Amino acid sequence: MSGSAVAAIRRRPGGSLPVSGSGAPLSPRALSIGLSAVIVAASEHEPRVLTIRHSSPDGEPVEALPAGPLEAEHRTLELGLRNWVERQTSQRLGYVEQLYTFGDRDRLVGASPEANPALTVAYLALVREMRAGIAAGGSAEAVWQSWYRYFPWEDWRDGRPPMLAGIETSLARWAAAAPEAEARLREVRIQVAFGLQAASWNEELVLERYELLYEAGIVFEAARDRGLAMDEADGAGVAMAVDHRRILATAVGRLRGKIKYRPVVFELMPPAFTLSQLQKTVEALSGVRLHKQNFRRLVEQQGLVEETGEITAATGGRPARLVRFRREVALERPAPGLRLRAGRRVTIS
Amino acid sequence: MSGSAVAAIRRRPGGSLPVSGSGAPLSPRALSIGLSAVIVAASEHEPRVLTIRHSSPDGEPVEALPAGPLEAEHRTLELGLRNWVERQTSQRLGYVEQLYTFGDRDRLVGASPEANPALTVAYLALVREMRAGIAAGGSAEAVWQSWYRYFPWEDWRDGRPPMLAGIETSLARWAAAAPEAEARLREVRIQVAFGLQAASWNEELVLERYELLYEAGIVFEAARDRGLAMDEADGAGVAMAVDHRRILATAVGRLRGKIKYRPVVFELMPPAFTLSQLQKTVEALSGVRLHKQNFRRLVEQQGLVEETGEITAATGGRPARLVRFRREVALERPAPGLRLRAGRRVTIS
DNA sequence: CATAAAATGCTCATAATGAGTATAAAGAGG
DNA sequence: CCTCTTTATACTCATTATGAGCATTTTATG
Repeated sequence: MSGSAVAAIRRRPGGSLPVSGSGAPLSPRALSIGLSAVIVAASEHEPRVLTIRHSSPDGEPVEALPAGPLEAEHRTLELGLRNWVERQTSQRLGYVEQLYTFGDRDRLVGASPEANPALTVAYLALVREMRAGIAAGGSAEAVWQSWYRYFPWEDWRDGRPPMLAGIETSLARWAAAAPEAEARLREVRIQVAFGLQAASWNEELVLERYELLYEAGIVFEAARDRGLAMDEADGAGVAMAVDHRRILATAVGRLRGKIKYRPVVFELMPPAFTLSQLQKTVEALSGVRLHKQNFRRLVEQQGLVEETGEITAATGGRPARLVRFRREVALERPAPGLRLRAGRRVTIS
Repeated sequence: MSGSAVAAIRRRPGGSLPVSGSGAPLSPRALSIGLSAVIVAASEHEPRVLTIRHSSPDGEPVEALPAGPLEAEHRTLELGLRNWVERQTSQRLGYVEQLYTFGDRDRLVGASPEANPALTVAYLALVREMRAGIAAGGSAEAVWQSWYRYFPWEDWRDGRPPMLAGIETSLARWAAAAPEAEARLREVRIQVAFGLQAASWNEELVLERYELLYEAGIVFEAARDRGLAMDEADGAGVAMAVDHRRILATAVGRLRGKIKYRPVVFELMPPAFTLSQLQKTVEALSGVRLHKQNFRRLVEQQGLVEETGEITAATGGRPARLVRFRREVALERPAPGLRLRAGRRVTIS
C-alpha cells in the first residue's frame, strides 16, 4: 500500500501519481471524455449564448450547451473544437479559450449514462455575428439566448435586480440551518459572493454565486440532482441540462474578468463601431453600468481603437465617429483591457 | 455527412458536438486520462518545484513532474489530487488550482505508449514547507528544484540574463528562415514575448516564450519530439519528460499573474514572516526586483497583513517586525493582490 | 426655432504610483 | 565605546490614473 507510488515511479517514465485511494496504480484508465462549448456573441446590447433546446425523453423541454464526445483525431483539443464549430456554423471563431475541465461524479445525474462522460473539457468561444449555424430539427433547436435568462441576478444594468431579495432570504435561511461553525462560514461566503455588508458586488464571482445557490438548493438543478421534487419554475433562473449552467457560469465569470486585462471584447464587435456600442457591449457582458465619459477616456488613452474617419447616422442624437480595434496595442501595452472599476453607482435600491 | 450534428442533437440529451472531422458522431470514446501536478514551494528566496528524477530506459536521467493515471474513484478531480498529494507528502496543500488540460497528440513523443495519456489534466498546488514527501528509491528520486533550472531566461532578479543574447540570436535566425509573411508574424511574436523594441518584458508570458523556443527548436524537447539529434546540453535550460516543461511554463505564468490579484503568495509563507521575506518570495516567483519602500506601502495599505507584535533577529541589520496574513482581506477588497508594476529598473545590460 | 438625445470636450479633487531622501536599530571590527 | 555596514522604516514629491460632473456640439423632432 505504502510503496505503490515508488513502484509506479520506478516503472513509468514521467513518474506516477495515482489518484485512487485504494491501492496500487492501474495502467491509464480508459474513461470517456466530453467536450462542451460556450459560444458567446453580443447583439442588441445583450450577451448571447448559443443553446440547444430539445425535448427530454419525458417531453419536458431542456436547454443545453452544444456538447458531445471528444474524438481523438485532431492534433489539439482547441483545433478540434475550432474546426468543428467553424464547419458547423460557417463562421470564424475569433477567440477560443479552454475554460475548465469538469470531473465531478455527483453532478452528472439527469442524463443518460451514454451522454455522461467521466470528464468534460469546456471551451469558451467568441463570435462576431450570430448565425443559427448549428442546424436543428426534430426535437432539437439551436437558439441564441441572453445569458441573463439563466442568471437573472447577474444583470445590474438597471440597478440591483429585485429578485435578489428573495435569493438573499433563502440563502440566509440556508446558512442559519447549519450548525454554528458551518453557519458562520456560509454567511461569510454569501457576504462575499453577493456583496452584502462590508463587501461590494463583484461581477466576476458568477460561479461562486451559482455554486451557493446550488448548494442552498435554490436552483432547479440542485433538487434534480438530489432526486428531490421542485417545480422548475420555482428555481432561480432557467435551468439547463446536466451541469451546463455551471459551465456557463464559469464562462461568464471568466469573460467578465478577461475583458479587464485583454482586449477580448473586440472579438464580439463588428469591424467598425462607435464608442457607445463598445460601451454597451462591455456593460452587457459585465452586467454593470459605466460612466460614459470615463469609459471613452480609458479606451482612447489606452490606444485600443483608432478612427476609421467615417461617422454613422446616430441611433438618436449627434452622429458618432466610427472606430476600429487597433491590433498593434498588444505590442505596446502589457495588459490592454478595460479596467471597468464599476461606474455610476446605480442607486442601491 | 452534413446531417450528423442534427442527428446527434436529436439523439442525445445535452446536444452533441462531435469533434471528428470525418463523419457521424461516435458514442463517447474511451480515452486514457492522466493527471500531473506542479507542486510549488519557496525557500531560500528560490521558487521550487517538486520533480521526479529517474533513469530512462536508455540510462539517461530524465526529470519529470509527478504524474500518473486518473482513476475514477474520487468525487472531483481536485479532491482526488489533493487527497493523493496530502497522503503521500503528509502535508496540507494550501492551495490547489486546475491549470489546464493538455491534449496535443504531437507533443507526447518520447514516452512509452502506456504512460502516454490522450489527455492530461494539470494542477498547480502551493505548499508551505518542502518535505521530501514522495518516497523515492531505485532509479527514481523526488527533488525540489528551482524552477529557473528549467527556465533560466525567466530570472531577471539580477538583471537581464546574459543567456538571452544567444536565445535572441537563434530566434531571429528562425524568424528570418521563414517566408516573408510568416517571418513578420514570428518577429512580432518574439518582440512581444521577449520584450524587445517597443514592448517591455512581461514576466507573465512564460508559456509564450517557451512555445517560441520550442517552435524555433531551441529547447531539447523540440528536437527530441521531431526525432532530430541534439545534445541535451545544447538546449536552453534543462529538459523534462514528455510535455512537462510546457506544463511547468503554464504554471509559472499562471502563478505570476495570480499573485497580482489574489493573495496566493501567503500560501507559500510561514505563519509569521517579515515584509522583506514576503518581498523576496514575490521577487522569486515573478523573477523581477521590486522597489522596497513601495512594496511595503502596498502590502500595508492593502491591509494584507497585520503585526504579530513580535520582532525577529534580523538576517543582517535592524530587526524586523513579524507579520501574518490577514485572511479577512478577502472580505474587504475585491482583488487583494500585489500589483507589482515592476520595480527599480535593473539596468538593461 | 425650441427641445430632446447623444456624442464629445474639459475640469477637478482624490487616490494610486514610481522614485527618492532621511532615520533608526542591530551586529562586526577595531 | 565608536564607526561602518546592513536592513528596516518613515516620509516626501511629482506624475498618473480614477471617479464624478459640468459644458458644448450636432442631429432629429415637432
